[in-house]
Amino acid sequence: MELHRTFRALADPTRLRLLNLLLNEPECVCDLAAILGLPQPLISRHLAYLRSAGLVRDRRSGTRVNYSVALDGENAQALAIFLRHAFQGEPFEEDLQTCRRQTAGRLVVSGEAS
Amino acid sequence: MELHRTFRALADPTRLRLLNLLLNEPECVCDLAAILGLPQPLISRHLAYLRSAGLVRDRRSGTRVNYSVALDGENAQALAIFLRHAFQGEPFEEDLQTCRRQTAGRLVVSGEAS
DNA sequence: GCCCTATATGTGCTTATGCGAATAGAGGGA
DNA sequence: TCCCTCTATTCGCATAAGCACATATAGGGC
Repeated sequence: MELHRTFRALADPTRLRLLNLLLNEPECVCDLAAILGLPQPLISRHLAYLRSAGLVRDRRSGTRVNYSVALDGENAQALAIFLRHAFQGEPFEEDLQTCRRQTAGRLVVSGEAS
Repeated sequence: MELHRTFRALADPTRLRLLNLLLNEPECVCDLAAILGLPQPLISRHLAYLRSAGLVRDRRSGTRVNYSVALDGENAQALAIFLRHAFQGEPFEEDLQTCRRQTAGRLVVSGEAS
């Protein structure tokens, strides 16, 4: 993958929000769509874009597909460090809050809490 | 500047080549155009793009305008580290070679060598 | 097989981007 | 002032991106 394509994959606010969430923990498409409040096809397309840039991985689990970041090499590690720095402030921290709220909600609904 | 705009500025091969050269040392527009073998208006436009993204600075000196990288803050430092990693291989190293050759040539022409 | 949920893709539209070519503007020397 | 060099901007066009909407595909439970 050429360098400018990596940056192009990062040059979109929605994709950055997705990476921010995935840098926290792997998520499936439907959860990501719910957290960001955006349509599922939009999320799916952006994830495909990130995947084709080699920034995330997908792994099917039943009907769901879990995505996780794929920043392994030496270069990718340097990029991950920059991203963690850059993902401070809004909307990134707010998205993580929403993620935690919705995870908690799902646990309650499915009876895993209380 | 929002994060995705920074990445958008980096999402172009010519702008990356320019940043690679400027990360080595400041250069004026005409030298950059000569090193990359690209039209001057094109270089000027890309530099304006990088400047509006806060990645480079310009400083007029006579009829020339010297550009230099502007990666000062903490985030920017993390980005600079990643870029130095990423600017290995082609065409970046080749551009640095061309830069050195042309600088040497200018010194000879202007009688500063031998 | 049928149905339901989750995910991916096709279509059409609007907007943004990158480029060449021409031109405008700025600065210095005679 | 005139001219020359260096730099920036405008215009027109071709291509790419992002989105909403509709639809196709995949997997699991019955």
